Amino acid sequence: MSSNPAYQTCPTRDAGDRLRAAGLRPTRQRIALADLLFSKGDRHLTAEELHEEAVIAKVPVSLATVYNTLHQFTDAGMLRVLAIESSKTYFDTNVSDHQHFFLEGENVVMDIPHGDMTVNGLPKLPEGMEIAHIDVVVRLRRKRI
Amino acid sequence: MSSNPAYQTCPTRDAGDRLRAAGLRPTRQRIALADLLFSKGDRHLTAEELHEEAVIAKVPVSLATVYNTLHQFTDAGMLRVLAIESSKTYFDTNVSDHQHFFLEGENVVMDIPHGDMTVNGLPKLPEGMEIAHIDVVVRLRRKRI
DNA sequence: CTGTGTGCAAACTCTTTGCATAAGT
DNA sequence: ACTTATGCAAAGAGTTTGCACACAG
Repeated sequence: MSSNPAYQTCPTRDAGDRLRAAGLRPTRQRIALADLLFSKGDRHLTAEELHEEAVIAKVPVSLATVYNTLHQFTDAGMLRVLAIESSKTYFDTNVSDHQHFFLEGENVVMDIPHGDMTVNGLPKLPEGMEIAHIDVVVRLRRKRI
Repeated sequence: MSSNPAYQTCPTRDAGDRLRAAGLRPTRQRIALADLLFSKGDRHLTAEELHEEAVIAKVPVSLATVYNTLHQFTDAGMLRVLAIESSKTYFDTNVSDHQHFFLEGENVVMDIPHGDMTVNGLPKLPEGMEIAHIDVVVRLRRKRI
């Protein structure tokens, strides 16, 4: 398993093929969760939130399976875990390089539009290490008037 | 309470004065924890780690008090909470603007040396919001040879 | 059939809370 | 004295795990 980018080569592919391409057996639950995750543009969800959506969509799936599935999708490169300090783990359906706004207090995550944000002046890395990912979180707070 | 930067005006001030300046009553536990935190340069610690150090230093303090104290110090602007995805909360003794390396797998946090890293191309913020802080976490992984 | 995936409930980790006791000023 | 802080143990939230049952190929 691990990052198989094939799922990205055909955006119109259905959830079953997408899963097979990632080496995951397309079960009812995985297909339903994939549909919820990938048919609405880029999203940031917690396991709890996705489970809630599944319940509303009348998809019978347990919270434990949602956790399992999210991690399987993450291992397959279909999701990314966000580096946001909070008691909850956010999974991002947009695995490309991009950054986030985080609204303090409200625990809301938003994509930063366009890829025109850059990080400059990176120092040399510790010996034997390479960059896995650079996370930029712009924490916003409500302006007090 | 809340951010009182007075504690920074005199780096040689002892922990008691530092606490008073922040509006915190200088108790045994707070003084001991402040000593552990601020007498060794910039650090990133979890509550568990600081508690462990206190135990080793023969400072009798409960984990609950360590948590309380860390949050009090944070409210007073003496510490900063790091935006690193992980089950643990990291508290940073360096409250100035600076960024971090995070060593995946090892859960180690390191300061990025010098302030020569910058973020460019920030888009306009959502209505009524202002930037509280920009966190950049450069996630590193061991280079596979 | 045979191997995987799922559901459930219990376990686990980190963190917070309530309340009686102790300590600071 | 009066107020605030601490310790303990229990509660809480989010997440993971173990194992019997169900499903996909």
